Amino acid sequence: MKYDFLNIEKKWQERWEKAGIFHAKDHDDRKKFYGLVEFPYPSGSGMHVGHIKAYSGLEVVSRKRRMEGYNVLFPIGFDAYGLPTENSAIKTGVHPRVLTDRNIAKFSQQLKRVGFSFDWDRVVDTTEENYYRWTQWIFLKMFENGLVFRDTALVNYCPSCKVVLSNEDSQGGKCDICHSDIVQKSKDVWYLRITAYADRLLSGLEDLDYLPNVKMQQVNWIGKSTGAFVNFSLTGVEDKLRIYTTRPDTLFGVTFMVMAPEHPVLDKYRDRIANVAELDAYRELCAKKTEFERTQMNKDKTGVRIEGLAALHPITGKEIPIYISDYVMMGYGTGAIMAVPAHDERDYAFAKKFGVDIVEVIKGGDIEKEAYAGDGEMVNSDFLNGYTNKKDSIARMIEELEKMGVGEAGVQFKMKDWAFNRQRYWGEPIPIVHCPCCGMVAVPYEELPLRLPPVENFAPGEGGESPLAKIDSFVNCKCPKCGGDAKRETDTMPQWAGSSWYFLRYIDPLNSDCLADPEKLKYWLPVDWYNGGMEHVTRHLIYSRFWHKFLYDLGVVPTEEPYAKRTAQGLILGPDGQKMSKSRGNVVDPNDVVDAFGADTLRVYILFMGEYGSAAPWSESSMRGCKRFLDRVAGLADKAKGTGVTAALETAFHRTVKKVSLDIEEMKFNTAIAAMMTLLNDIDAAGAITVDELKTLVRLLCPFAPHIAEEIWESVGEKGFCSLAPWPTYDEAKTVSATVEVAVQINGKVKSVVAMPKGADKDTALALAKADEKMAALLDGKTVVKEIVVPDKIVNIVVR
RNA sequence: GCGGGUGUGGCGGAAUGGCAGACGCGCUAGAUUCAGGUUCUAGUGGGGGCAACUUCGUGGAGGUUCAAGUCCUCUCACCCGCACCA
Repeated sequence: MKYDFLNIEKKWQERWEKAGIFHAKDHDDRKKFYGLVEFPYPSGSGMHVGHIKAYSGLEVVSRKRRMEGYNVLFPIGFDAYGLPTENSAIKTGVHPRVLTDRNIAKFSQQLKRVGFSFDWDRVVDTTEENYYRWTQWIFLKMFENGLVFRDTALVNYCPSCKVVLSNEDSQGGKCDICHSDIVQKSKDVWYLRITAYADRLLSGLEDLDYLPNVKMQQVNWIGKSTGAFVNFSLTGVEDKLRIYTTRPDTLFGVTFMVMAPEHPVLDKYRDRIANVAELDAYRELCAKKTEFERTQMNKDKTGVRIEGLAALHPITGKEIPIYISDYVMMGYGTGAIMAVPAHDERDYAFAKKFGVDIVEVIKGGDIEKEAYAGDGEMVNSDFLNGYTNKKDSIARMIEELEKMGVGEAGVQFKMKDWAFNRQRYWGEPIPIVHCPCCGMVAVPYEELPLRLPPVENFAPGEGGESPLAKIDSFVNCKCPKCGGDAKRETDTMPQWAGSSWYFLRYIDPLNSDCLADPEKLKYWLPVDWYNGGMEHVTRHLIYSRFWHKFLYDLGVVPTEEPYAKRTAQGLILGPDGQKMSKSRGNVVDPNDVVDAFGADTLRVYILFMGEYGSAAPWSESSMRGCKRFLDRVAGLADKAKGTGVTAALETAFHRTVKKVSLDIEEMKFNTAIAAMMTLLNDIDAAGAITVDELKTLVRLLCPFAPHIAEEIWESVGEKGFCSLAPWPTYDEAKTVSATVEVAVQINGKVKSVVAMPKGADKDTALALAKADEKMAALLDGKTVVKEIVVPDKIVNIVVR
């Protein structure tokens, strides 16, 4: 067969579409499989081959599932709200709606040319009214349930994008969108109370089949710690100084306290403090630093002692000095700590610098030299003396604190509430009205969607306010509650909003009564397998788990967790080994590859490059090898003759069917393809192949290279689609040939290879090994010390 | 600093403790072709040998084992995540 890939691919893509064979059925007796890939952000520059890799993994799995008889839902959509499109609109003057439609059209065309088996009837676009209406609906439900709040706080602000960013979006002190330095700014912002779900987001991970490092990153991000809150009395005032510690059992080692510079106690008792001016100067200095500068490690400890205000030890009653220092953060715990310099590195450094006492309470280290954070016997600790187990001493101390009424056990999370707004145009409007009498009032559900108004100028205001703020007809409205004059919220939701629930909408994309039909949700959920990038693990993945749990609590979705299994693909690097990017000019456009080599070659190559989860550089010459492989397979169509089994190939076929079947499940696509290449080499060596055998090979190949598979399938007289043909089966017993080549060693070094019948027992194997000409000569005159036989694998004779 | 991961030919990468380097690229030689970024055949880890063969070899050093890329101890390098988290 001539491998005219351009025509073949066009032909089959049209036939698939016409026959609608990739549409999922909503009510069906077959077992269901819901495979999900992270939907793309439709940028102006189109897709690059990295997108193709991200979808190719589950494309193969989904295609295999269909052939195995599953009812498969494998959808695609577009996460289209966001800054890049808006920035491009500002630059070009073209409306983001127009740009988005244009970009979606381009992305769709690219995806279709690759022949992905997506269900194109279920495409969702997060910027469509019918979609964002339900994003707003979920927001209002959260508002109703107390999970939305507004707060004036120091926030991460990107001066370049002019938006407030969540912690997740400003990791490392850089803006995730433009990589500028983040500054801290006091602003009124919307928050989603994700911390209310912190414990469940953590415990829910246990039973999920997520990649270990995905789980680990989420655990780390949630950052649960257990310990205790302790209230220290202050000299001469009513208020207590509340602190959080993970080691309450070191309470007798406390020699000073530290508060964050922003701690409110300072403002409250200004008149009692002798050195207010000095403290103010220090606080001002800290305020100027970015969060990033403040959290630089190995930095010299700085701080100022508060004169005129001290803490009292809750057990001994001893007076303890208080300092302010920027090594304590207002945002974690209570913003104040008890310092135990003997057993905490940071406290130790501070104590050394400021000449504070260091009292050892755990034996085992040398506190003259450094802080000791290890385990050991408790000393200088009253009722804790003699304890050697950390767990016991902590429990005892908490018991005492609770008895005395000065503290209690508690947990803390590193995770913070989710800053949930952008002062930008291209996002879902937040459906809230500010009324002078009623305060914040929800837009009534029946008024959803709250549409984005038409705007002339998309640029954010100089003060960082949303472009919507300039539109009087949008801003001015009546309060839904009292009917009085009110003003609409003008912030929009962050990009992560729409993507937090899109997998639910695929299940019922056109529903106008609810976000998705409960019966359909019951049938399709949970997502059986979700694949995406590692960069979304501490954002999208955790956000969407939060939303899903909330919807579960509302009774909207039937499962507590959205995704049963989560894997991740590795990057495709440019030919230069660098990350693909427009600025480096090393981006590979899938359309160019499809034109020159065909979609099947592109698909096979992307999965053959290396381990699916690892990064690998693009190599056009390597890809040519995959094209050669498909050329050779195409050539078999003319060679195949007769039916039944070719004796020389039987084992090879069974072995390959097994290998490919198992490898796909483990995403070991590279070795699955290698196994098919090996089989092809075996077929060439055998010099013959039957039509039956060719059909087996073609079905194995179909998930990877479906167009050529269909073409060959048709050429051997099959009437239906290869894409729907049954997946080949294998017989375990026939995966090993009747005669096996067994390596024969002397003292662990291979000296010969001997053919033996499969499953030969120890005596037979030894006899055969010793009968071998080479072995006989080598063994002559030697004393045999030990003989080891692993059936079908190895014979090792130890001699002296 | 803490946590996780990775080190194998010229390159991408294979190897349930059992013949290291599957498969592919590249390279070498030969054939086919007017030509070729074509196709086919053979070879291809290093050293030694005409050869059968021999020896060394999975970042480094030890160890366990009949047998180690794989298990254990130490160590080096690189990558990723979190990072003054109390």
